[in-house]
Amino acid sequence: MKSIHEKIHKWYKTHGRTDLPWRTVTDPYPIYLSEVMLQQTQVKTVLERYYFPFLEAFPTLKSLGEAPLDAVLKHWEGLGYYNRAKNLHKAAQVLLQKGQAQGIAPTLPSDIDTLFKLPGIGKNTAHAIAAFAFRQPVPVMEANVKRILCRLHRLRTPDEKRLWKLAYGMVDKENPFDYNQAMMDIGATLCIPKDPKCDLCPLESICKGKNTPRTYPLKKKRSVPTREEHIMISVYNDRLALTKRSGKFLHGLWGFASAEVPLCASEPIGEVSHAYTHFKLKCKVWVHHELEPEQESYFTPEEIKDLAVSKVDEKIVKLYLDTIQQ
DNA sequence: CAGTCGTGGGT
DNA sequence: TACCCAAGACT
Repeated sequence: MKSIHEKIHKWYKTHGRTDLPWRTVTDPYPIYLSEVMLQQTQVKTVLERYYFPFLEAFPTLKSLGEAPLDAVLKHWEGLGYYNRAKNLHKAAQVLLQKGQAQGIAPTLPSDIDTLFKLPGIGKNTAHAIAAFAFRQPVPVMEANVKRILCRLHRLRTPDEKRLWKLAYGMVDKENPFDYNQAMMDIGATLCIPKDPKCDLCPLESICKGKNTPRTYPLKKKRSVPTREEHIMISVYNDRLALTKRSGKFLHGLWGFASAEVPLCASEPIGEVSHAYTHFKLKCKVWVHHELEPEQESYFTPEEIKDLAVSKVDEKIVKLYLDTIQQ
């Protein structure tokens, strides 16, 4: 009987996504970049819209560390979870400084514990970089592998410690690169949440959950409340007032601040809705024309295109432009 | 440790 | 439509 590692390997060579650009390079930096971009983000989005433009703008760890955060955020615009960009930039700065102290170009550490200490690199990303960039015999344990392990062992409520233990016990130490990539591909294309294709799965022979795969793992239900806000667009001389957001939410991006409803206001120009992970947002949008500049910075619509702006604020700008067109 | 942090794909 | 969920990290 063929070993499970052989089956996985054979499946990967035939059906794996072996041509993904971050799988055909050896430079740790683009591999690291891909791991961060892919956090909670589908391969398709990263591949078609973000990976190549970002690398073109910041081709090396050094160029990333030397770039202004605004430029990095602009290339992250629309990808979401902007703390990733902030932490990626911060990590590059830390490594750049470390390199300068030794008089060398910045490089990623290969040690998992050292990687783990860098901002934005958690346990899984540290393992992924170790396995993919440095070919270390360690498992990755992200959403795809997690779902596979839950089904293999019929676990309804995934316990992180147990899952890591199972992952370590299963990793192919002879070929950790192909093994880990294969596990993620199996999870992404076969062992999917709904209607998994068990008959095509190289793990079928060892899967305890194959009869009722959809019951592993148990899905959590979350309430999604709706928040209602009022947005006042301050306009002066055909320019819009935007401020740079601070705090954790959409940090570093430019946008419109939530405002109190002015008592003397006319009718709102419209409404904008946006769905976040934990709440839905409904914004009534108002316009206030100022006789003199009262905000810090105003931008023409053309200038706004050069700012990093979130999706809601993009919608608000569009609503404003559509309104003045008529 | 449960809540927070974006957006778009797929159904 | 409305919902689930995606190469998670941080607090």
